[in-house]
Amino acid sequence: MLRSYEDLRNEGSTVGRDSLTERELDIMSVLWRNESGTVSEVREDLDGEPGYTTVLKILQILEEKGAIRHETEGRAYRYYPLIAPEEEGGRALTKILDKIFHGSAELMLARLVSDAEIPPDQIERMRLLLKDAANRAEEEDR
Amino acid sequence: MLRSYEDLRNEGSTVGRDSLTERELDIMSVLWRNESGTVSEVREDLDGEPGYTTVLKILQILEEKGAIRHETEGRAYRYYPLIAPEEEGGRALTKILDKIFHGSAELMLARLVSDAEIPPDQIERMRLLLKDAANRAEEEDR
DNA sequence: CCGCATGTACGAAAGTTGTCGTAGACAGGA
DNA sequence: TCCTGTCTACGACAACTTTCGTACATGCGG
Repeated sequence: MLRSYEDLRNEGSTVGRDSLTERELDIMSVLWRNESGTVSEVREDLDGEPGYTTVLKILQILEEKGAIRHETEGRAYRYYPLIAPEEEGGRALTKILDKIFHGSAELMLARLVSDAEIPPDQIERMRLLLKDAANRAEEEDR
Repeated sequence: MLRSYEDLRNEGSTVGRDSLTERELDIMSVLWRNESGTVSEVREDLDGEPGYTTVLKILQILEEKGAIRHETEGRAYRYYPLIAPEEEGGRALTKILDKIFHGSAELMLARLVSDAEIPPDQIERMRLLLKDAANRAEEEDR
């Protein structure tokens, strides 16, 4: 049985448990990349440069959701991420794994490799990563 | 510069290019898993069993978007996916790769391995997959 | 032939998301 | 002091998503 939209959205309510909307993700992305940002800074990094108040509003929503916090800097606010990209990424990845690839991490990786152009050195490190994971599993088996 | 919500949504307009909403994805997931389905069949597989007409409506929307098609079966319609899960998965994965992991497939895989519990045999095949990818890259280099 | 079960079609209502206009605070310069 | 530029707060609006009520078609058993 699949877990519905509502279920996914409402499970628990700790910091960052609310899933992010598309636009919120755009903005988190900027904050993650730059570590922090004021409204203007974030706005400059967004494609299409939406209205100033638009960006502000979404930052306020993100803060209310517990995804970011702010400190006063001069007359403005500087916003900082409270959730790590890996955390949100994990959620997004398991969702895709479940709903689209029906649990096959293998198929998922295959698609990733064929779609994204991953540089060879990165591929190499990914192999090591899997090797470690395999070893660890073996150890536990013993 | 990030690509905005609108950009992601509007690039091109071929079959299946419109991105899927959450609920639409739930339903595609069922169709992918079962190969096809009537309204009732799909409905049974959805958590919370939403109203019959709700499911029908979204199937109609999906059809209009070009993601599925239907054939008449008795008095009812049987719906078939027109886009493959890998296709939609590729889109979703590159989005996450860009916006959350800022292009690091390595970090992304690390998170996947730590979050999803992937069985050892699958890990093994994933290693082979990366090995092949590495070899292919090397060949092309020659 | 009538009524019921089982379908689809259509449209409206409720909720969510993304956008911005406008108001008000406040610092700094003329 | 008063204006201007920069900031946050708030509320409203439009578009989109999700849900379902109602209407209508049709096959089937009595």
